[in-house]
Parts: sequence; C-alpha cells; structure tokens
Amino acid sequence: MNKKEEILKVASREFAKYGYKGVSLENIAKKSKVTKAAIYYYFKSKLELFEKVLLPKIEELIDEIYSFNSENPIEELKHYIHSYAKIFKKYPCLSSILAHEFVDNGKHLNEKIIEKLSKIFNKLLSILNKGINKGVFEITNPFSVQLMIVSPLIMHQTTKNLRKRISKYIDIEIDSDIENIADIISKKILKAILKE
Amino acid sequence: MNKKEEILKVASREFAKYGYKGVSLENIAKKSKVTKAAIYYYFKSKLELFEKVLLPKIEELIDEIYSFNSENPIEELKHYIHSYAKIFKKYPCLSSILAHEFVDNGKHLNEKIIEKLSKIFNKLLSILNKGINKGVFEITNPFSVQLMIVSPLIMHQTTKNLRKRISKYIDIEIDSDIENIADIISKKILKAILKE
DNA sequence: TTAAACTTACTAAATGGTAAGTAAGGAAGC
DNA sequence: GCTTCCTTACTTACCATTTAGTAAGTTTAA
Repeated sequence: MNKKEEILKVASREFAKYGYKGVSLENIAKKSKVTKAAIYYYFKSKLELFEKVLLPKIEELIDEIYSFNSENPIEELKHYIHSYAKIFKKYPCLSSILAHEFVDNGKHLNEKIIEKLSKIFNKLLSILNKGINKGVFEITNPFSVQLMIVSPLIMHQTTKNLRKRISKYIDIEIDSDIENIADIISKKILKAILKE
Repeated sequence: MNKKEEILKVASREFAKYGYKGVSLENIAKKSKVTKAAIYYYFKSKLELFEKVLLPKIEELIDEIYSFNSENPIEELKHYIHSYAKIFKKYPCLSSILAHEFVDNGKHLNEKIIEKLSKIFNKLLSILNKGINKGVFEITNPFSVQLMIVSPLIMHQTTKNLRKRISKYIDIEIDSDIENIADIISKKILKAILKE
C-alpha cells in the first residue's frame, strides 16, 4: 500500500474529526503505521499536509458546481445546492474540515483556497443575478443565501453526535441523509426566494 | 476591579475567538493581568472555567426564548428566531463558542449544558407542532428547521473575517448586522414552512 | 492572628519540527 | 562480475516550546 496515500487518507479523517489544532502528527503517523518523520518526508509541514488534504476536494466541488449550465436559474440553484450534497456525501470529511475552518475564521486556509472558495460563491452570485434579471427571484442578500445553503449542510454533517445526545432528552427521529437535507433546504430556499 | 469577573470576561472572548483547545490559560491569565495559578484559585479546571463562561449565557437564551407565549405560532417562531439574534448580539462570544463546540461535536459540553440545549430545541418543537395542528405550517423535519435557523446565525458571526477575505475577490457588500440576518432568515423560514 | 487572595516556581506530558543515520536498489565505471 | 556511488524512502533519537495542573510560600485585609 502506498504510504503517502495512506497518510493523506488518515489525515483527512483526523482533520475532519478534530480540526487542524486538534490533530497531532504523531497520531496521524501511528494510525498510518509510519513514523512522524515519514510524514515530513512527504510533506514539508503540517500546514502543507492540511492543504494537500483539502484542496483536491474543493476543486472537485468546483468542478461539480460548474458542470451544469442552464438558462433556468431555478434549475441552476437546485444543482448548486445538490453539488454540495453530492461532494459532501462523497467526502464526509470535507464538510467537517470546512466547518472547523469556518469557525476558526479560516486560519489555516491559504490564499489559494480562499480564491477557490470565492470562485464557488461567484457561481451563486451569477445564478441569483440571472434569476433576479429574469424576474423569478426576489432581490436578496447573496451572502445570507449562501449561509442558508451551506451552513445547514455543513452543520448537519458535523453535529451528528451532538444531535444524538440531545435526542436522548426529546422523543424524535434525528437521522436524515445529507441528500435528504439538501432536498429540504433546496425546496425551502427556492420557496423563500421565488418571487410572488 | 473584580479579578474573577475579569477572568471570565477575558475567557469568554478567548474561547469565542479560538475555541476550547485553541485557548491557553497562560494567555487568559496574561490578558486578565493575573497569574495562571489565580485562575486555578477561582476555577478548579479549564473545563469548569469554560462551563462558567457558557452556562449563564445559555440560560439567558432560554429565558428569552421562553419569555413569549402566544396562540399565534407565526409570532412565536419569529420570536424564537429573534431571541437568538438578541442574545447573540448581546454576547457575540456565545454564538462563536457554540459554533466551535458544534463542530467539535460538543466535546466540552457537559450533560447539564446538553440538557439546556435540548430545552431550547423543545420550544421549537412545540411551536412547529402548534403551527401544524392549526394548519398554518407544513409538516417538516424539525431538526432541519433548527439547522436552518441556528447555523446561519452562528456562521454569520463566526465567518466575518473569512467573508472579508473572500470579498477581496468579489465586488460585493458583506457586512450585515446580525439582527438584519435574523430578519432575513425569519422571513425566509416562514415563507418556506407556511402552508400553501 | 487568621483566613482569603493571590504569586512563584515548578512538573509532566504533548507537540511541531529536525538532524543524523540507514537499508534497499539501481546506475556507472572498471 | 564486482565494486563504488548515489538516490529513495524511510527510522531513531532528539530538541525547544507549550500547556494543564500543583505545591508551597507570601501578601493583604479584617
């Protein structure tokens, strides 16, 4: 088995679970069955390892988001939301890593990644503008739309255990698939921003 | 000046900025102009300090949420959402601390706090049920409604800096007041779950 | 004088990072 | 065919710093 790949795989899982600061290289090394110095053989720092984990997944998200174009902004918005769900389902660690970084104010995100994130947001902007120009969307604050789409999706993934603990006090079903949640959000967001 | 209060104040700010793990007691001590041992004089551990920071604010949120009762579930839901906004505005650190804990799966939340959180969620459940029974709300997954309310509010607060970095790449206004966001969310959520 | 409110000075563990060494294997020279 | 050399892919052993936590002593105020 390729050791570099193994390190990346373990690192993905660990960064997702515990965030950048919560992860020790010693621990990643142990779980990858190499030594810490081996990690430094492949990656020049903890930060570079982190980037090598995160960047390809964000790039895949961008590809997914930009893979669909239509003159119908409603369909485009649906696709935008479901792109997140699809990639988050494929890489559950991605949403968790993003969640950790968002609350950490992107402390460990370098300029390259920030630029990628803004590219993602740009797509939403163009969808919303198209919808407004065509008179199907109400004028809204795009950042709040972005927040309403992304944060519930991200939080859904990361708060699984917490919801389980809370549900001990409340008689309620808690587990939904992320695509299910994306569906609900998609419908609600559309209902919320459609004109009339 | 009361040193215990000073420690709590500084700790609030630090936990909000950096999360439980990101904060060192040495740092809190320095900024509170006491020594680390003084913190241990007042609090038996880092975890207890954390709880003493968090609990009263959550209790205030509960009081706010439960302070309003009406036969009109629409008004109740609006009040529920604006309670968060009000308390988050009063204690910006609260939303940030919660954000950190949510992505950390509530690792540093003891059973007492989990119980408080479930009490908050309970209120939403009863509002939604009332609305459904009265035929004004559509049947929805209450957890997803909770996610759609709370996560954008929390994320709005915590991602301020990140949004600023992103907006360098995009020509757009980013700063909204939290009450503004709460207003937008409130309207959108209502529009989304109102029947017909 | 005595209790409360601290400070000084430490410990033990964890952590990111590094320096130096080494086993395996292939290429180059003779 | 054999030796020398070099590179790749690591490991061992360490360092410097940070961190939660503590024990023992000191100041302050009633």
